[in-house]
Amino acid sequence: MRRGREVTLRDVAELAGVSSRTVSNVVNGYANVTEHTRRRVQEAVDQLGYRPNVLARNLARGRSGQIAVVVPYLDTPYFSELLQDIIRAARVQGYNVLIDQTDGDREHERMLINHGSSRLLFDGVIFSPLGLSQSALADRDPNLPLVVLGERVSDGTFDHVGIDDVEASRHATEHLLDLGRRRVAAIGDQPYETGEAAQLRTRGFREAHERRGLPVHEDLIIGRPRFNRADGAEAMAFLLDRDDPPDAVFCYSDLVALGAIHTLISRGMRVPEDVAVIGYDDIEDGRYSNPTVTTISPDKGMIAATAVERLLLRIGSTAPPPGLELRAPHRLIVRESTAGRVSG
Amino acid sequence: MRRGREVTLRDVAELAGVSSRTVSNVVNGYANVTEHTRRRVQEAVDQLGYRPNVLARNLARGRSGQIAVVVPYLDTPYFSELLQDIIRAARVQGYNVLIDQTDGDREHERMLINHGSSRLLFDGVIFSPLGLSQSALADRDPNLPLVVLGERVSDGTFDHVGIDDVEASRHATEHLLDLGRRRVAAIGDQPYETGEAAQLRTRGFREAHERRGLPVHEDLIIGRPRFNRADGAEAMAFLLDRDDPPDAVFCYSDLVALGAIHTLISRGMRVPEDVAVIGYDDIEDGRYSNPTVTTISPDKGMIAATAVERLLLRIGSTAPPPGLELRAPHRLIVRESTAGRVSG
DNA sequence: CTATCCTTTTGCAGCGCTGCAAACAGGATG
DNA sequence: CATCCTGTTTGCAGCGCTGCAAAAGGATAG
Repeated sequence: MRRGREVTLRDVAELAGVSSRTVSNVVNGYANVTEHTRRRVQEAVDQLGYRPNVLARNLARGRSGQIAVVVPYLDTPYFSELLQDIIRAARVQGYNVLIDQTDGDREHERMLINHGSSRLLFDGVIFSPLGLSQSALADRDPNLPLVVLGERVSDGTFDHVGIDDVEASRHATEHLLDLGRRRVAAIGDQPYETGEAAQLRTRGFREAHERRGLPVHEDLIIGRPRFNRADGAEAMAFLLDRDDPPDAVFCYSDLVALGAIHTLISRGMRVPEDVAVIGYDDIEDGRYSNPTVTTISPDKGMIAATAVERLLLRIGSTAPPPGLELRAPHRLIVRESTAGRVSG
Repeated sequence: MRRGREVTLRDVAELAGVSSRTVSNVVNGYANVTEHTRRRVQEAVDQLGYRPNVLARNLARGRSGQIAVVVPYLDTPYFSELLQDIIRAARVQGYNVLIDQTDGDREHERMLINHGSSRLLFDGVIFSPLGLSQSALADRDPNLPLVVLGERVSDGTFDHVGIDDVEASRHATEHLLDLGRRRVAAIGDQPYETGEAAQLRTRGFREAHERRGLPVHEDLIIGRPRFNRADGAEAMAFLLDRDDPPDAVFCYSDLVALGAIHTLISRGMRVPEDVAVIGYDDIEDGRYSNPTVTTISPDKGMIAATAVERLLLRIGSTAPPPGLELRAPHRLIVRESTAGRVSG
């Protein structure tokens, strides 16, 4: 243990000739300190190179100054892009971010929304669940401030931040229909228990058909347990092996879209000429892939900022505020996978 | 502040009829506790639902139980994939991971390897620097355990974990030469001050030519400040605008390769027929792109495990161990971007 | 039956900070 | 000149845990 007798508040106080409490006040920027005292203390701080011991501070304050962000998979681009924004937003507020990945494990998810195995490691959680079931949410520690992203609409005890999945999916599907495609598939549907968001997207998919007065091809709605490349590639292969393959696909994530495109290309089909593909999330990969991927782009910066803001509000208040349903904006970004190559 | 009078060690002690110190011993699994006592205490723990307060524990122990992992950009797939493995490895050892991104900012990097602005937030740092200069490393806090990944070979005061960049790059280049390519470009060279790893890769590039008795085309070595898609795309465009473009490209990262491929395809060229492309890092994107990307695959799991292991060793020892240079294995993975499509 | 040794348990101090409330100015007011 | 007030500074207790060293048992030996 490298404990070289670090500089403490008391040391500074002694040098500056004031009480340690006053030094604390200066360091924390509290009001009601005369300019004269402040300067004296500041000099002593600089001279000794004092740096507060966060552990002690947090213990005394009764909070850890950290929030946990829980995602299923860290290497999923959507999550890492979002994470980046969350870390920035938290840092501005003086909060550190602890990252946890659940690998989609239900039990792990459940443990984390109950403060993990120890107290005070983090003051609140931003949770992007994969298979978070209703029951897990039900018996969670109600005192742990929680903000949920993406899946699972709020039950009133926590905030939920996301885009309007139904509307976004309707836009995506309408885009395909408006290109003249009539056999549009959907890849990514899930049962309610694990995928509320997926269900909302399927609903948007249906609404688009309704609005255009066109029939939904029920057999082209493909369920998928995860939203990754492998799932997209497999589902696409499954669709192509049918008698009557689709001429367009609405994928519930960009990764699924990239996987689907991979299958299409390797089977010698052209995207978008033979099959148009649209994704969801607007991850960077889709901007450089061949072809580039048309997608629904959620405002990630807004989602991150809103999530952090709401979480800190919860952490700071005695009586928990009501659970809100918060919507970030989204845009449809048209790229080659539906519009074709613009120039040679 | 939601301080609902949490269960403490003392509460458990009272219920179990022992001293709080004994409860602590049981909770921490120390030896020398009779089975009888252990059971009694455990029952009390379960009954009250006691969970240790990590903050208090860490303060008393004088360490935070957290390590910081510092990367330039979190949304770079290579880093997020590596991070995933680091988090797993750390968790096994009871350590939490605090993540920080520097956005490549030198000042930020310097601050972090000096413990940030406060003490005891983390016990050690795993650092994947981008532009970490020699001087920043020189005046760092020598008491903060440090393990560096990728860039910048150890100066003896910290450990460095990585693959053998020279050898790996030689393999990559030899692969291209052995395919019969004779105008091989390299994208990603950097000056020493910011890119020691880049220089090693360039050296490997040269060595490959030497070994095959072929001349290096110096004008085909393209410097790039970063290793992302945009840089790869631009550099490729620059190369194609030349009178005598290359017939193969060794890219210093998979992202660069994906960017380069993007430019090639959008200009109507065929990969690998017209230009073969090889990357570096083996990120997931390259396994599903069109074409899939031949690459150097570093053993990320091994790198992560080694880094965590060495760091914890440093944290745990009074006298800092000597700074080691540690090598993880790597493999050449041949895919479509050099070998062409295998089947229709 | 006492001395010795080892194992198990205990008590206390203290990690370094902040919350709280009291103490202490130094004016303004009557 | 006493009283009240506002703004500033201080002292103390304590956050919940662990390190340390001493105390208490229990077993074994003399």
